[in-house]
Amino acid sequence: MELLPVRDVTACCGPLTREAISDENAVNLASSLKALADPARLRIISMVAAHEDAEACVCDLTEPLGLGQPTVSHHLKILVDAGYLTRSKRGTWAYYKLVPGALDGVARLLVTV
Amino acid sequence: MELLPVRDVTACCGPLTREAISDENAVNLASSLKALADPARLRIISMVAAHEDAEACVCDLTEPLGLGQPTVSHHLKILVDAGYLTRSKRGTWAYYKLVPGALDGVARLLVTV
DNA sequence: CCTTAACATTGACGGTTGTCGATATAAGAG
DNA sequence: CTCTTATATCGACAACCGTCAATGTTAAGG
Repeated sequence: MELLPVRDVTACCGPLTREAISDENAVNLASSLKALADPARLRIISMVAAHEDAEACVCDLTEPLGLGQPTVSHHLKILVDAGYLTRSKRGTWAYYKLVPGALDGVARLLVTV
Repeated sequence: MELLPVRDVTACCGPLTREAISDENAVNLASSLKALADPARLRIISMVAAHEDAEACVCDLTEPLGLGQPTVSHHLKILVDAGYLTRSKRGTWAYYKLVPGALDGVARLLVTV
């Protein structure tokens, strides 16, 4: 599944309940929401935000999540592809950070007020 | 999958990135998001909001969605179970309405500001 | 009653998803 | 160069999901 970065999704249109959403935009927004709609990925976002310097490597997440390293890397890739996280490699470690405004963008599409 | 109504999910905790989310809350929030993470269901929400009196019956949705009647009923049930829509039957028709504040509740959990 | 209309439910099918073990890649240490 | 460590990728498998055709349910009209 090819994912549109969140900023592209949110740039397109107004809130879901304020104007009728097009078929294409519905597909894109659904993809962005699907990337969030998993317990492990929500916890990853929360843990990255809570970690010092607001970034974390795979090794910081594996044990508290109770998941294998390949599984954590898999979830991180989905979040990066969707535009919620960035990845920067330093040495053998890969550090993940929140993309500022990404969550707010999708939240703004859901709000009715 | 048994679903917690959105209001119960949003009553539990603060924004995802402001405080670490618990495993249980992550499961519940993921379920609420999963109910939204489908193009047909996003369009249903948008179409119900846009319809006159902000309510619509199954027959209003089937043709514009391009889906069969059982499929539309299936999606509506998921949205009702998740707490986004209410169902009221009048005669042979079933009318669906948005639950006020439901979308805002889940949006508030995603926002970072 | 009987028919018709609107909707819900069931059962089935192909496609997707989350998880893991095994393996590949990349970079620092010695 | 070799070994170790951190991470990514691959292949497989069970579970889940969206869709439809067929059938069940409920209510209005004759």
